[in-house]
Amino acid sequence: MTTAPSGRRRGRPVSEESRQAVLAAAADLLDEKGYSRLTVDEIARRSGVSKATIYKHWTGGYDVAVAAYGLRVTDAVPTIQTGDALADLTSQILRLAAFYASPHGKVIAQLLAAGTGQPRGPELLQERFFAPRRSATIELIERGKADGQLRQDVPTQLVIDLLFGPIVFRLFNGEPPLDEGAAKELARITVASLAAS
Amino acid sequence: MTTAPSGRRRGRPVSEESRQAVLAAAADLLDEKGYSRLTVDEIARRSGVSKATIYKHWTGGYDVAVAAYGLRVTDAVPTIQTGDALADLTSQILRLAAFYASPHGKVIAQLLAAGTGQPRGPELLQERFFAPRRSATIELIERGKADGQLRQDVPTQLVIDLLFGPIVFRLFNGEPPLDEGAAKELARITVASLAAS
Amino acid sequence: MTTAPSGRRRGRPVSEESRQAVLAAAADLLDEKGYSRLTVDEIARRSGVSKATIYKHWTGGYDVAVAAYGLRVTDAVPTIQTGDALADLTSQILRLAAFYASPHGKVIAQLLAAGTGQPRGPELLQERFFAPRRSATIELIERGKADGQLRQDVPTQLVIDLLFGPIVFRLFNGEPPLDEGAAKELARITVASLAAS
Amino acid sequence: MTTAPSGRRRGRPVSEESRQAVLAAAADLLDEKGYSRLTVDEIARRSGVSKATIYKHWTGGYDVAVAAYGLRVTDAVPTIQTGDALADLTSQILRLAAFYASPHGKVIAQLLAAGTGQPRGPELLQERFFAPRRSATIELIERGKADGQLRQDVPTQLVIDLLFGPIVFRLFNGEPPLDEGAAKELARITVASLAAS
DNA sequence: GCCTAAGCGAGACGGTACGTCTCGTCTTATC
DNA sequence: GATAAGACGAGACGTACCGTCTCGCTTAGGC
Repeated sequence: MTTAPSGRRRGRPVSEESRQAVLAAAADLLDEKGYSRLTVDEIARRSGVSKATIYKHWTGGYDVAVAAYGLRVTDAVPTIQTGDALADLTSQILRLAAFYASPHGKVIAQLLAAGTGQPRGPELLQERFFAPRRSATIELIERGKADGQLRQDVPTQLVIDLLFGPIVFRLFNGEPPLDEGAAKELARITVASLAAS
Repeated sequence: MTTAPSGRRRGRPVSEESRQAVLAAAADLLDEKGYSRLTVDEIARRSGVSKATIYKHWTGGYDVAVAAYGLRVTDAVPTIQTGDALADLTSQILRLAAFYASPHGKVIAQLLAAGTGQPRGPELLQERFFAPRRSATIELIERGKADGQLRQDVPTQLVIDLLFGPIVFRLFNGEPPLDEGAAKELARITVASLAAS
Repeated sequence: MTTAPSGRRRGRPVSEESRQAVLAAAADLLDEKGYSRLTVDEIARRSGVSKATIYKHWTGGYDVAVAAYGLRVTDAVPTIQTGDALADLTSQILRLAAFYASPHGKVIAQLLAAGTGQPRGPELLQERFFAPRRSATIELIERGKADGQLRQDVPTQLVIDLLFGPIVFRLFNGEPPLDEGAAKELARITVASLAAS
Repeated sequence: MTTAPSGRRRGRPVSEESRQAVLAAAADLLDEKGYSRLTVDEIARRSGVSKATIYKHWTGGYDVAVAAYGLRVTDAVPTIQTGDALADLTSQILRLAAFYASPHGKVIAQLLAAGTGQPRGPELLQERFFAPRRSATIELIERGKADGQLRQDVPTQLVIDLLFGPIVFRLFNGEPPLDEGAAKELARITVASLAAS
């Protein structure tokens, strides 16, 4: 077919290197001092990328933080499909609980939290945090329903709330994070309550 | 001069009036603009109480905000015991979901969230938001277990996570808050999964 | 009499110390690097006074610079009155020329220059630079006219222009500054042209 | 081979068109907003010439501005020689005063002023603003001396200072610019003070 | 009629100052 | 002795401009 319309724009190309440096610096700083002490000035200083460039790519510090940490979660908790929907969901719950129980969990909590008081916070969280795994999870659930492993009378969004809500809740309610035993117990109960009778 | 006849100490007494004015101003501001745009300067301006006094009574803006809003959730979602544990838990889930879907709920969410990045945040949250209802809820669950209405093989804390986690989850994941129908569906499923077979 | 209306306001008083530190730091920086490389950030850094305080007292860097250097000129070239108007004017011309020929002269030139492109530049210059010496100089001229030493048919402002204009001109026209001999020659001619015949 | 026969080098020739566009845009912007609000970015935007090209031809914004405006003053205040030195000098004073009182005069003042804080500022000013008229003015003065119209005991440079200093002074001291009456009065006095007795 | 070079517009980049904002502390006079 | 008033040091915010640096395109000689 004909030539590609262009592919290449005029002018100096955007530096992928800078983008990566900013995200890496932001993720490191989040791990070191948490979101509430994260500043754009320091991201710029540490990454060697100028503030102007940061503000050209992202709308502000929160945007950078979510982008930086979103990758981390997506990497740490990939969706795996083996064909057995119940087993796959259980596996995902356990891996997510383990990640949230790690020091990273506290940062996640802060990011989820800060989103509620941010102009485009909820959208950003959706896009960067939940969306990457959400569609795979939905597919998993739909397959389970089709297989006859999962009840078909519960809306898919509600299934997600039931499975992952308790894990997120632990980030905020002041109780210690779920240990492995509790996570298994939790997974057992929620998956069972959604399994076809 | 001469000694004060009563237990009155020398000097101007601490003003309970000031304390009330600060809490009222802070609560109003939270309702108007949310936690992220709350400033101590503005609380001082609106309440007519000086910043120095505020910092004498509280450790900072977060402390004031939690103190000011703490009662709201406790008042709005009291624990009711009718004797029927399952019905009481269901009722509480619905009332909590309704509250979190209201404008006040959004403020509470921001306070829960911000707590994760505050020095004494988790303790404050425990004290002001969760503790007041926690013991009553635990009692409710224990009674349900004793009655034979609830399964006895699930730790009480896990029951709490399962019941309330999905509601809190919705505050942060960018999906619209639970409407009444979804809340009922949610309550039906979670309570059923915890009911004795 | 009666009681002073107040004199003292409530609240922490303005820190005269800070004001002095800012002016001293600004004057030093002007001497070191000139006006075009003067920054408010560095004034704040060197003086130990915060930027917010600087912007509370002055409208910006230009304002600070003029205030800081205005004092210097006024101190360096005081108006002296001995009773002999012609001699006093001559003396003032010579002292002003000497000051403008020193390294300070270059800074003065930059400040005069920058004023033309500044919102309230001309007013600031009037107030801080010229006004302190202007009234004394006017008085000198008026006295000279009354004494019969100076021509009475030349408006006082024009006298000022004629006496001081040539000195200021040398700051901008790229020629070397007036040496002492040239300054004396200049003073001789201008004063003579304004002396009563 | 070796030497190119003509001045023509290989490759695309420098665009005279671009050079003109930059100067035109800069002159327009100077008229519209003055030197202090002139930016290289805007010159590039308005002229359609890239910043890289501008920095290839000139050292910076000041250089462009001086180049763009240099001709104006030379055109506006040409040196005229009728043979009567005193009349010619008077005429030149009046025309210069009128020009400095016009809107263009304010821009010139800013450029003169800004030059004191620029790396090659003084040289540029000499070249573009003063040199073109300086030699003609000197010639005028020398002729006046030879004719016996002007005193011979005053160095020529000092004559220039005396004649033009007061006019330039008015640009910077915050007083309103010289109106025609004041300019005539000024010219009368200065020329008289330099005329042979 | 290619080939090679230089000049060009576009525009992203690191750097750095701007003027504003909020925090938590402090120093007064007042009650 | 606790307040209100409010100035202060610290330091982050998001914007603006600077001068430099790639890019892909254009315009010419040289072959």
